[in-house]
Amino acid sequence: MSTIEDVAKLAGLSRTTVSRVLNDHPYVSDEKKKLVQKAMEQLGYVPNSAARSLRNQKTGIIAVLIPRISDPFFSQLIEILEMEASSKGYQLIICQTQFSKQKECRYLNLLKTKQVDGVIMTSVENDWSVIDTYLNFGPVILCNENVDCAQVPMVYINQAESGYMVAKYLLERGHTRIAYCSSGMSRKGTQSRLEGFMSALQEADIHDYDQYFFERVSTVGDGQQIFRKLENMKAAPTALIAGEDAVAAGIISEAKKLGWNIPGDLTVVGYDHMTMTKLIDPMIATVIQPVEIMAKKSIEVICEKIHKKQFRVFENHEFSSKLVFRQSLLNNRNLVATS
Amino acid sequence: MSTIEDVAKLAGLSRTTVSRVLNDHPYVSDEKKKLVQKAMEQLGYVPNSAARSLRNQKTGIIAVLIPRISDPFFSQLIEILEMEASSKGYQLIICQTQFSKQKECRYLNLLKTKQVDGVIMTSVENDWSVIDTYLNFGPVILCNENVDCAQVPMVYINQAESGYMVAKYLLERGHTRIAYCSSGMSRKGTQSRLEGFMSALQEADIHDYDQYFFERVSTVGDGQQIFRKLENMKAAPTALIAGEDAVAAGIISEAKKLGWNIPGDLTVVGYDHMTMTKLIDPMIATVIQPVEIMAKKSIEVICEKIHKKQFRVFENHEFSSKLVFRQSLLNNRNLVATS
DNA sequence: CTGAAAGCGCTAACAT
DNA sequence: ATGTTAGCGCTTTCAG
Repeated sequence: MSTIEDVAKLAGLSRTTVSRVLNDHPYVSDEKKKLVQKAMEQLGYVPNSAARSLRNQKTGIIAVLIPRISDPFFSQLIEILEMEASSKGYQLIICQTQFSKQKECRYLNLLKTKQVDGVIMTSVENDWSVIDTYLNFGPVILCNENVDCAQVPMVYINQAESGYMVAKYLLERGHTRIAYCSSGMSRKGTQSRLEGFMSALQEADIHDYDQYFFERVSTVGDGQQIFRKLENMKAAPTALIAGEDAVAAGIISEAKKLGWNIPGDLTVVGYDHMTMTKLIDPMIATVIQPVEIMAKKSIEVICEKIHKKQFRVFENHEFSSKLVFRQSLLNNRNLVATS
Repeated sequence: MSTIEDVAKLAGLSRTTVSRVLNDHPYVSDEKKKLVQKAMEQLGYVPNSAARSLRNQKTGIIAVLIPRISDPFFSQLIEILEMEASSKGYQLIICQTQFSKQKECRYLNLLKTKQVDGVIMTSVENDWSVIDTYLNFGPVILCNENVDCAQVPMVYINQAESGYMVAKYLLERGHTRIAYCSSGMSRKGTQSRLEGFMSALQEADIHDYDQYFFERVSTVGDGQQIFRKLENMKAAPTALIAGEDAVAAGIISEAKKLGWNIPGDLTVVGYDHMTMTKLIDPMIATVIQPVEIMAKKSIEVICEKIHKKQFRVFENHEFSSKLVFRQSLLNNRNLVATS
């Protein structure tokens, strides 16, 4: 491994000049510049990033905290995050918290040890008061998450709006018994979505929907189980909103197995626009989350905060989701399909 | 940010002693040790990792090169890789090559700049001669990939065996017209799998299967298109092997749409054991890849190579996959279902 | 058992 | 326009 010193010697110049060439500083004559470049090439010189990090007090690395990467929603998010970061010259360190407070802290420590320049949290396990202490060491932003008291930038989807929208749509089609499956992750978004949903019901003067509300439902298997419960109800719901497409898929597969007609007997809407929604018969109506936009905004914001060294600014970047009409949402009483 | 110097001062000792405590060296009296620890706590001291990296010539970071992280097979792989790495105190930098030679090189450069201690490649875009030059700078291993001439450790699945096994199984059930969809990624595994498949056919004295062979088929949409072709053949195949579950899903969805009975009219086997295989009616028979084992072995091997500073050892770590019987594989002539 | 000092590779004042 | 020098924070000889 050759160092900047070696290059300087070979070029017959000082380390400073080499460094200047390396960093595109002005005030280097073209002549010397050429000399340096030739020497670098000859030696196959590459700057050592640990030395640079130490000297510049920055690493060019961002940590992304995520519950589990194999969750399709998150892996989609990471894909864009990585591409964006890469295009700005940043690397991404992946940190799976697995819903553990402890692991979350261990990863936040990367900020203290200066192994990363900033942190993007896509979930929050600890109380904010705990996380707040890390803000003294570098910028943290929330992506796809939203904590009321947090003094940091937050990039998220307006879930209240989306819950309201879907509910409204179903109500307008005449549904009054609408089941709702929530993933039950302790996230602000999950809660807001439910609130939006409920406020639409209240506007329609529908109360007492407790029996149609299910919590901690997030897998295909969960969906299947829920359907068993629905089926046995005296007044089964005519529509159902699933917090994740996997749940919708589970509901539908079980419903079909038991001879129900989807959407005739039960209208189903999922969330997240995963590939599977197009594979299942009937194709699942789903709510598209603006993942790409959110990811791009997140990288933009974290980079800005790193640059400006602002660690405690409150900022809201809110985006909207969109309902995709598909077979599972249509019934005799309504519409035409799209996409 | 306090440094080791601050701690030393506060404890009334030298930097050396503090460093010794930090690194669990022997020959530090318990008394001084306590002193140091108290000082560290008092200051909220955390060692700076850039300084450590520079001094120790290692970063504790491993780069994982991957085509696209949102591919479910890869996101599953990364999930385990990250957990394993984390348990050994390593961080993972994610690098999406997006099938680009250029990006692959850019990421391999992390090795030269010493930003990472080692690289795990889950795909290889450049000629090996190109990649070989990076071996002077640190260890590289292949995971889920296998390049003949490469002088590095390779952790992979014996695809020849798996292709042979599936073909054999179908042949034994009386199928003679077996279609084969290959993803067409230029990977050794893809090729070996096909070779395994073909050798089984040859043993059964079946030749001239060109018409049943399809390349560059890897998405749901591709699968749907392929089915259209099959349907129009004078002698349509009675069985089909899809290189990825998504393709199998596409085939099946299209087949059902056109009134075919699966597996009655066409037996379908996918690859990778993705969630979707259980959601589709009929459930898709698929080949389970030992992803977890492969991931664990990969981390184990890369850590060993980092430790021993061996950059050019050839090693084979081969694992086997397993066929999961499901509805899409059974027909009148055969068996009982499992899981 | 403890400390002084050198140096990992780089950049940025500060001269010249 | 170029070079000299100090120092980022840490670990490790080497000396005591």
